[in-house]
Order: sequence, then structure tokens, then C-alpha cells
Amino acid sequence: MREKELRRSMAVFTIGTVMKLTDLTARQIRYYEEQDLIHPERNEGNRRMFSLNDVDALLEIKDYIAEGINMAGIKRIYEFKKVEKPLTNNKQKNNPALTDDDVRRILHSEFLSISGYNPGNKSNLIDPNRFF
DNA sequence: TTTCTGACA
DNA sequence: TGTCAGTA
Repeated sequence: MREKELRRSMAVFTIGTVMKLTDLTARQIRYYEEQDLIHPERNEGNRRMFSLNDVDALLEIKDYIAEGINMAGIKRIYEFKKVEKPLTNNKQKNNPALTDDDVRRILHSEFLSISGYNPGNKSNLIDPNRFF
């Protein structure tokens, strides 16, 4: 099914289209790119061109934001994904890699482990207040 | 018209 | 994040 993956990674949307698709503002989309959460391609005119994958990523990011996770937290999640995915793929070529559900589960525990109060630590990734 | 970057609130 | 400026 690599034909499908190929299409999903074809950059065909302008930021205007992505805005409608994701309900995000151009400002937010550009900011997420700055944070290395998405990597849209650029066309001849330096315009961002997004793929279906980018849109998916954006929708995912939107969910995390809605859940109260800040940029630092989301960045961690994405770093985590980048490292864990290839790792499990190498481990066993036949067995399916982590399912999205597995990732969710792992991310959840990861999330909980960094959600506690850390009074003296100003680098808190999650705002504790969101739990009240 | 649409999008881009940079900057300020 | 919103918004404004000056471009391409």
C-alpha cells in the first residue's frame, strides 16, 4: 500500500485550504511549523504546500492543544514518536509496529509522569491548573 | 488576492 | 495568538 502513503505525503494544499480543513489560523499553522511540529514543503513562490499527512498532524496537534497540552509537551510527544517508531520497526519486521492505540497509551503514561507538580521546577511542561 | 516574514501587544 | 506592515 505504498501508493497510498505516497499520495498522503504529496504536498498539494495551500495554507488557506489547510486553515479551512483544520480550523486553525495561519498564524497558528506557521507557529507549529516554527516549532518543528510540521514540515510543509515550499513551492516556487516560497508558499507553504501541505500534504494530507501535514493536515493529519495539524488535527492531532489541535487535539493536544484542546486537551490542555502546551507546545513543550507536544514537542516531547513528537520527539517520542520519532524515536520509538523506527525502534519498534527494526525490532520486528513482521509484527506490526506500535499501533496508534499503543502510542496513545504510552503517551498517556508519559503525559501523567510529567503532569505532577514540580514547585521548584520552572520548566514544567504541563499546567497543573488544567486538572481543576 | 493570497501568503510570507518579522514585530509588537 | 491576533494583527499590522511591506512584499512577492
